[in-house]
This record gives sequence, C-alpha cells and structure tokens, in this order.
Amino acid sequence: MPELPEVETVRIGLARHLPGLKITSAKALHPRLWRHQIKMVPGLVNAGLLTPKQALNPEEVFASVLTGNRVKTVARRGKFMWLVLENGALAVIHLGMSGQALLHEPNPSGKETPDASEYLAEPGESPTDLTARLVRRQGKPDDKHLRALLELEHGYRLRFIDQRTFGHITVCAPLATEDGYPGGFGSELAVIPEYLSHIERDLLDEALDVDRLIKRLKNTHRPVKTALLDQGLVSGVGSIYADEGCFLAGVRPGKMSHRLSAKQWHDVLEATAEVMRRALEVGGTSFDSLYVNVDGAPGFFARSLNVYGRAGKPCKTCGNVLQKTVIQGRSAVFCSHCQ
DNA sequence: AGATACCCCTGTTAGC
DNA sequence: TGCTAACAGGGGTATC
Repeated sequence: MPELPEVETVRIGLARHLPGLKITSAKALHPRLWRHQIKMVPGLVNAGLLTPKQALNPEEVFASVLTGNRVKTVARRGKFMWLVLENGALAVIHLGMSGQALLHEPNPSGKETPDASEYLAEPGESPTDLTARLVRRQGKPDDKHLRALLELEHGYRLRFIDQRTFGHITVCAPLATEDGYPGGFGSELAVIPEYLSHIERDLLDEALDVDRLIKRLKNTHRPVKTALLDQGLVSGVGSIYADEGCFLAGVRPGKMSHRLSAKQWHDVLEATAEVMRRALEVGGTSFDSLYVNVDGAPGFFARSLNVYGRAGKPCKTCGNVLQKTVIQGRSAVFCSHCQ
C-alpha cells in the first residue's frame, strides 16, 4: 500500500543511482502495465517525442521513448513518481497496491553471483546493510510478477514487479504547471506529466495552496476520509495515513467534510502531514511483504501505527476498543473516545 | 459538475 | 481438510 512516504522512499533510492544513466533497453512485459499509455500518445507526438510511425501500439511506445534516452532526475507528486528524461519525455511510475521498483547494481566482479568474500560484512556494515547490498548485486528472482525491465548503462537494471497489477508505467509529454512552481519533489522543472494534470499537489509540497485546499474541503459534501483520499484535492494520502491523521487530530473519519471548521481541517492536514514525515524517516510502512524499497528492504513505521489495521484492539491512548466502519466502500478504523 | 457505484487483480484469511 | 467467499487497496470510468 505505497502512499507518499513509501513512494518517496523509492524515489530517493532511484534518484541515488539513475541520473546520468542511459536506458539501453526497455521491456514492457504485461498488458496492464501500459493500459493508460494510449491516451498519452497524441501528446507525445505533438511534443515531437514520438513519430506517428512509432506510435503503433502501446508496448512499442514504451520501448521507443525510453530506449536510448538518458535519465536526468526522478521526481514525485503524491503517490506518482516519474523519470525525467533528457529529451523532455516523462515516464510516470505508479506502484498501485503491490508495485516494487527494484534496482540492481552491477556486480563489480562481473559474475552473476557474488564471490564468497562478498558475503562478509565490510567494516562498520550492519547485517541489514549487508543484506541490502547483496540483494542489490544478486537480485531476488520474481519473474512471475515481473511487469517491466529497464536495463541501463554500466549494468544497472530496474525491475518493476507488481503482484496485483494495479501499478503502471505511462510515458507522456510535459505540461507547464499552472502556478509556475516545480511540478513535483525532486525536480526544479515547472512541469507536470500530462498524465497527472488532474492530480493536485501533495500534502508535503511547499507550493501547496493550503488556504485554497481548506476552502475546497469545506465546500465538499463527503466524509472526511473520502475527501482526504481524493487525489484531485490533495495527493499523497492513502488509507493508512488518512486513518492515522484523523486519529491524531481527534476527528472521526466519517464526519462530513463541510461540517469541520477551518481550524479542524488545519489540524487534520497538519497531523496527516506529520505522520507522513515521521513514516518517511523510517522508510515508510510495510504492512505486509509487498512494500519494499529499491533494495528490497521493508520500512519500519508499521509498529508506530495507532489505528490502521488495529480494529478490535485497544486504543494506545485511552484503552477503548478501536472501531471499524466502512466509508464509501473503504474500511476505516477509529477510536470512538478519542475522535 | 459533483457525488457515487463499480471495476480491475491476486494472495491471504476467515468461515463453513 | 478442503472449499468458497470476503477482503485489501488506488484510481479510472460510467452513471446518476
């Protein structure tokens, strides 16, 4: 369930290695990976990033635009991240529910598997770091769920693995941002991928217009949690951090959005942002084995959750049994005493 | 145009 | 023990 902190953790991992590297091959291995690609083809052609002849089918668009292109930076807005390519094209990556972007570094020895000596920890290297290093070099074969494979210069490989196929990669043209500020975190460019033109700035974005957001929130007639999950109002928040933010702000997730005062909305937004900042510090929330960073390592925020996944258990603040409800078809957990 | 129901997908778990 | 049904989730799309 990658939300903003998890996606940002992955973005940081990609941004550490990919900039400057040329993509030598790009393979799309599952039709659901490029299911949104066709809508972005006219924009790519208009921008001169794709010839009409190359726009034959979505799978070839993926390979045509990426192959031979060089990665400049990796940016992110909300739960979406994108590779900024040297020719201006953008490759939007969404992890969906179960997507993993695993980065494999070249093995310096040139062999498929590390030498025995490489299994030994280097001075000052913790067992966790050792494991991560070995995973990076060797890779964990999961060809069953491999949806895309990017090969880059110097032997780097990016494997996109996605059990439930809610994730996707969509190549598209850039659009100028309306407010002139950078389109996302990690890039100074004031552009947003065309595919994300309906996605608002996220809760940790310095350029987010909070006053405008609160006006829109107070103007919508939906439960608080439903509004928080609407990526067209504010992005980055998913089910986990919506529940946690509502808990910390003392607001029930089922309360109607327009009935909150501006102060209450301010509290909810600040609490949600704070939870996400703290989660980011420890690599995000791995509620199951599906969310991992580019090294294949999990995050450690699950132990800090107050309500998500704790229905029926005692509230960590007051001891009351946490309640579970369904809001707009999504489950929500809250404390009827504290919220 | 805003709100809502439904759909996609698969591994895990609860219930019979 | 073995089967079925429910569940989890983001976001696009169709419909009211």
